[in-house]
Amino acid sequence: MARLREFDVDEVMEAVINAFWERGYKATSLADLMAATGLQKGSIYKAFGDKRSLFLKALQSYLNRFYSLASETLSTSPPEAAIAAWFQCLSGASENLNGCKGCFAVNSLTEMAPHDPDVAKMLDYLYHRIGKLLENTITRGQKSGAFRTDLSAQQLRQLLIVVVNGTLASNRATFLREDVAVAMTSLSAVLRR
Amino acid sequence: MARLREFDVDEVMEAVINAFWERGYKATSLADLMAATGLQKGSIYKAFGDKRSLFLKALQSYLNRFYSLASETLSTSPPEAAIAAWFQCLSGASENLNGCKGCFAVNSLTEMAPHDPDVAKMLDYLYHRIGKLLENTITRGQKSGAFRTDLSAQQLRQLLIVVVNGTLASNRATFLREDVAVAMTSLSAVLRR
DNA sequence: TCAATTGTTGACCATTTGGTTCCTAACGCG
DNA sequence: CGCGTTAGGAACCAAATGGTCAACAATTGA
Repeated sequence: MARLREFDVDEVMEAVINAFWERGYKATSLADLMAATGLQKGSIYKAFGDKRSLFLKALQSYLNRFYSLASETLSTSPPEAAIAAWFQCLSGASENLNGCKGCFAVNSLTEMAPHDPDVAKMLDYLYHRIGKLLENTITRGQKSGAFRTDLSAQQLRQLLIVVVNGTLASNRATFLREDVAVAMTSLSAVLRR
Repeated sequence: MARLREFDVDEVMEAVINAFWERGYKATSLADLMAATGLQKGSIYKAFGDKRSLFLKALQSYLNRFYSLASETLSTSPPEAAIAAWFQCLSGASENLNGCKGCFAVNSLTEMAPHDPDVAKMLDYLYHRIGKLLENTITRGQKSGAFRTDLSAQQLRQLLIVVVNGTLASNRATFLREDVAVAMTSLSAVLRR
């Protein structure tokens, strides 16, 4: 019973995610957001609230997708292939080769988590859930005899979480691309029994 | 033959490093820098140039120290202990437990490297040199029979570089502290022959 | 003691920042 | 067709930003 939106919320959110993803929160100005979305300040504010709210919504949206991808990939069989496939995704082996965006989650972790409790809480929750997925997959691999058992599933999970962050952080630099690629191929040898 | 500085350059540089380290480049304002150093804008400009120059100098100073620590630690014997000791440093096991500063280098990597060629170049050079130290230590360990040889020293180096970045990035979040600590203890098992 | 030189200070500046407001335009229901 | 309601847009705003400058203070050599 009133005027309707002229833009697609999902498309705009996509553009917002990309903007924050590339430059981070502080370095992305309202002007950048306007350019990225094609919207006017007023429209952005009416639809999403202030810059911070918009950022939190964008991050949440990204985290949901990130988790979905992990959940899908890690639940495949066999577990060795599942983990390899997921790390391949993380390393940006497929299409992500465009820029040096790294991972929106890890970028936000380093930029915001120490000073923004809301961001920290969102990421804490994500890592918690990702950790569960990982540990399940590792346990599967241990039961099947594919993975080493001298380290517990929990220990391996904690190690892999660190490797995940390393992969994602390293992806921000072109000069680390090759290291990341090689590291991914070595992972299977490290996990193998 | 003129008025002399009222402050100690090294002390001020230390304060500047800490300021940028904690909040990053963009989020650290001139006002923050003034508060951290106790200096006035004018003095900062006269002594170090503009904000960007100051940042680059601070980062360079940090990188030098970072390399020195790595060089010292990694050259000790035996190689297993050297690597373990270095990763203990990285994990902030000793005194770094104060805030969530992570590592100034990795923080800068994720914040600036993709958009700042100068920062990228500095970090590229650092990682190159650190990589050499690491590979030397790994080679030593392989020759002594302590480290696995199914992966080459180069491959292990590339894997460890990713782990280094993961450790340092994870250190920015309190909720990953335990994961990092455990991952560090698992590393020796992963490297062992 | 004085002059040359350089550090210190705080006022000053233009620009950019995030954010608001107000007016107009579009929509759908009665 | 109004009319209430909501979207869009541009002007507007206060605050913070990085940066400059001129006046003053301190030091040393002549």
